[in-house]
Parts: sequence; structure tokens; C-alpha cells
Amino acid sequence: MATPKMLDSTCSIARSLGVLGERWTFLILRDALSGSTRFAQFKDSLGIAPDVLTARLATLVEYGVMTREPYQEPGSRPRDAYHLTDAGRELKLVIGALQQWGDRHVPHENGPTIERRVRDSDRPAHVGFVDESGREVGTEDVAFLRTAAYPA
Amino acid sequence: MATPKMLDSTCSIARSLGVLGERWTFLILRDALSGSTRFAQFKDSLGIAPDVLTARLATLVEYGVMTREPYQEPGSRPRDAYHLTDAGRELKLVIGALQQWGDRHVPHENGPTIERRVRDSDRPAHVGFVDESGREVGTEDVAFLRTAAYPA
DNA sequence: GGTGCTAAGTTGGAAAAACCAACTCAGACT
DNA sequence: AGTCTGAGTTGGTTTTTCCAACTTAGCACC
Repeated sequence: MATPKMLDSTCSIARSLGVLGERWTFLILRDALSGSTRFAQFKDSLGIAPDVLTARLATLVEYGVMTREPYQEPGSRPRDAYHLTDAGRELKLVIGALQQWGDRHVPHENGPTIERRVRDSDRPAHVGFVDESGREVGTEDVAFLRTAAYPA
Repeated sequence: MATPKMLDSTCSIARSLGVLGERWTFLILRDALSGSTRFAQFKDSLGIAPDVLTARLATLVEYGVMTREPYQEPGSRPRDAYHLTDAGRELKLVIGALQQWGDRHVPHENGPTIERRVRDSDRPAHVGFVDESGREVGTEDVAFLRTAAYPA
């Protein structure tokens, strides 16, 4: 139920995790980013208990990460489909960063099963820090600094 | 206990979450990235139950995200300090991506309390997709593609 | 050399969340 | 009328988490 304590935090990481930090949520988003839209798709792909899936989809919809829309395939009764919103699609970066970290630091013997590539050029892409001019900056060259809004 | 089912997955995201996906872990890492090293620092800052903190630190150490080292301040008894490894420091990218998403999509009325800046120039930085040449690419232009290792 | 202090835990019991199997419900199709 | 399927709900068990109290080890002071 998207731990409300965290949603009020002044820390953006805690607030993100208030929405996304429960078990299964990131895996649901991974599936959604790769095209899953239906309850049964998530359930079968993940092996998640249906009551938990119901709860997770509800919080994702509640916080604007996904929408729930009725749709009807011809010759089928109306169903509900879950689609990522713009906010949800922006999580591609978070998912990509997790994927990249897992590739490197929790490797599987067969190597990566998914790679990130630029659509047109087909060249490899990765997640990194970028400055205003769109140039990559090394991780060590980025500092997390307190703003004026930082509490005392 | 770092759900072993996920650690064997061929999906790198699932493997990452097998190590990092339990409650509190990302917040522990956030604190670690901002300089916390001691048990009590994490406990007091997060309000986490001590038994859960013990368990989380143990899995982070087990999977090479942090190290546990005895150290001694003069005039104090020897204690254990927890430090991020290189693998742990690379999670800055994941944490940064979560932070950025929270800033934008789960905003707090006071605005962000932390911002990402390039160390020398002091200019803002963000997390993004980058191609081989170090140039940022839009999220829409990045595809997640299956490799030969993708299971049937 | 006993008492108190503090950091880093451990332990035991209560509460919350996740898991699992079985069941419901509604429309389409036969 | 009966069957199938997707999308859930329900009830009971197991696993995690939470919380408060307890332990342990070394230092400092008297």
C-alpha cells in the first residue's frame, strides 16, 4: 500500500521508494517496459501471487506510473489493460541502471540476456551521468549536494 | 537473506534486485553514499530495526557491495565500519536515477533537497542514456534488445 | 576493581506482508 | 444451458518486519 511514511519524506529517493520500493514492483515495471499490459501476463511471467499483483498495480495506478484502461479485442469480452504513463516510461533509466549494475556485479554465466542499444545506429548505450551540454561525466565527478530546502 | 531464486535468474534486473531489492536496502545505500559507515549511524538515520539492519548489512557484505572492517578511533574501543566497495559506489547511478525520478514525479512541496552537480564546474548533472561517444541519447531512442543468451 | 557509558549487536513475541490454493464473476462461444 | 478464460477475491499458512528488552565488550572515571 505504498508506505505513506516514505511518501512524505523530504528525500526524493525515499519518496520514489514509497511508490516503487515494495516487493515485485520493479519486476512488474520491467515487464511493462517490455510490452506486458495484461494482468495474466504479469502473473504468468513473474509467478507473483494474484492478490499481491492486484495491490501493486493499484498503487502504480494510484501514483500515476501506470493507467488502467478497458479495452476490447474483437471477439473477446472487454478487459483491463495496464499501460505505462510518461512517468512510468521514465523509469526506463532506473531499470536500465539496475540492469547494467547486475550485468557487471552479479553476472550470470551465460552473460547478459538484454543489451541497451541506440535505436537507429544500433550502437551500444549505457546509463551514465550527463552534464548540461549532454556530455557524459564520470561518476566520481558528480556530487550530491544539499540545496536550501535541506532540513536542519 | 537476498532471495536466492532471483540471484539465479537470467535477468540482470532480477539478479540486482536479489541483492538490493529488500526493504531498506536502497536507503542504507543512500546513507552509505553520503558518508555513513557505522551501524548506529544507519540505525539512527533510518529508524530501522537493528535486527533487520544486521541482516541487510550482512547481505550487502556477502555480495560485495560493502566491506566490514574493524577500525579504532583513538580513545575508543575497536568498532566495525561498513564501507562501499567499487561495486557499491557504482550504485550511485541507480540511486541518482531514483532521486531524479522522485524529484520529478513524486515532488515535495519544498522542492528537491539534494541536487546532482559536476564537482569542478558546479554545473547541474543528471542521469541519462549515453552512447559510445559519450553523448546523451533520448530515452525513446534506446531499445532493450535480446542477445543470443536470451533463453527460449 | 567496580560502576557507568556506548556501540553493536541478539533475542523473543506481536503485527504485517507475502504466499498458495480454491473460489467467484462476467462475457463470449458452442 | 454449459464451458472457457481473464481478472480478480477470499481464507488460511508461512515469512518478514517491527518493537522492546537484553547482552557483550572495551573504555573512562572514581
